Amino acid sequence: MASGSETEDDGDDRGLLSDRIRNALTDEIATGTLAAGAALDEQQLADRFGASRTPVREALRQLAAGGLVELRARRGGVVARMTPERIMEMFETVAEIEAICVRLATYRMTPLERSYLIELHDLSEPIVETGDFDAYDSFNRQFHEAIYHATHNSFLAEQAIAVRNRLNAFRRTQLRQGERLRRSRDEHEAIMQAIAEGDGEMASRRMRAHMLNAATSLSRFIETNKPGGV
Amino acid sequence: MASGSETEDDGDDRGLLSDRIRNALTDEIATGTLAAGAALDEQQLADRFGASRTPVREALRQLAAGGLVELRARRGGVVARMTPERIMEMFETVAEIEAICVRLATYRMTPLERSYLIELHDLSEPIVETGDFDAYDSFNRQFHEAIYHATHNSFLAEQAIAVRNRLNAFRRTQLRQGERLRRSRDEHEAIMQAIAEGDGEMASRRMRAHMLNAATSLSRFIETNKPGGV
DNA sequence: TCGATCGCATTTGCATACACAATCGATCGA
DNA sequence: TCGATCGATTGTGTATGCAAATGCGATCGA
Repeated sequence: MASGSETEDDGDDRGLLSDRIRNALTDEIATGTLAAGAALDEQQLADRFGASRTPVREALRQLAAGGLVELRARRGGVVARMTPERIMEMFETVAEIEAICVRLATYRMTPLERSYLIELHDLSEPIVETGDFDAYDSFNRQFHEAIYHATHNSFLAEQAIAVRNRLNAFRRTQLRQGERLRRSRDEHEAIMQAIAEGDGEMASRRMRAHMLNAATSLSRFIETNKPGGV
Repeated sequence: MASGSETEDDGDDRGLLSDRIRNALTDEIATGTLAAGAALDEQQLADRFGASRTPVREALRQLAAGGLVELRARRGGVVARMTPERIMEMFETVAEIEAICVRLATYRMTPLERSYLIELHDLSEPIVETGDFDAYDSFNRQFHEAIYHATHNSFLAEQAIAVRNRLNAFRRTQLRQGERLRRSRDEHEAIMQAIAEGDGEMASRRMRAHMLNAATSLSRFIETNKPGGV
């Protein structure tokens, strides 16, 4: 569902140059290639992408509007620097929004959507077995987006995806512990059960706990690897 | 609080031209001067603001990132056209987010914040008496933003304000019925009571109902004034 | 030796110029 | 008369150039 059409995909050579640069920068920030706090020189980026400053500027403006970079007037831009406190705030926000989504989804999803979600969830079992982090990450994204979709509120779904993506950009230093994978799936299992019973409130509470568990794990990780300054 | 400092305000002549244009366009969209679906010609806007196309383009990109305008590649931009369904989706989303905020705020607000909110609420009584819609609108904004702030989650507060602003841009054709003003304050009263009792869940439910009531009123208004095409 | 001020280099912000894509109208064909 | 194709026009997308502002370094003064 995410990538299908060839005429208007996000990557290759077609489409607007500024959009390509924006996507590239988004990826680089998300993957950590561009570290938080890194200075973003327009001319330098323009050279790297073989373009002029104009599309680079437009890309930076869009990223700034999305919150990924901070743009101080006449002083250039830097990759948005996140404090642990702010990251936790973002996690809490995502948790609450996800809780909303799963509650609404529970009450509104069609049998077809329910079936798709169950199938998706079942497919995650072998992934956990093999311990493939990237595969699980991909599944996890699908799982949650399926829930967004099932709210039958496309605006809410867009908001959820936007916030989640924004958080994702700082989740690279993520916990890669096999234990968390299993626990994540168990929590999904509990959520699925609440959905099956039609108990939106319980699904909501469990989803919130699920997200906050992930946040707590990350919190410990941050505390452990806390650097001196920067 | 909105307009005070002279050195870095949002309006006059200082600051970036692109930002001023962005703010101006935001206002014009919010007030309806620029109707939904209106074409946004870059050169034309540049002439109107006495600038070149460059800052206009940057402003448009930022607005597009915020969802206020739709930008189709090489086909120019139009003010985001909202269907009644989408507006209702936005209302529901705002209602849910506000419900989150008031629940968290109930559990986390400081005595000072509680006192401020009570004072704010008390001040709304004479406004309702006089029936000053603009004054009530201003108060209402303060009231809700005070709640956002009291969540002690600045990211969530930013999200709430952003979504609310985005919806505000299409609330100009708003219900101007004195009845709704009184009912709105009564609903605030009920929310305040739940907050006073420390019952975040009840405050949350009442806030959701409060927002959905406003949405329902608007829905009736839309149905009544539904135009043919456009 | 430490601080402040002046000047320079770098970089952003804006304007202008050019190329290409999309739309609209006209002409040709059926 | 209706449809399709081709061309002109409009407008976006990108590149380049210029001016102003910021930050830094050096020099001068205390």
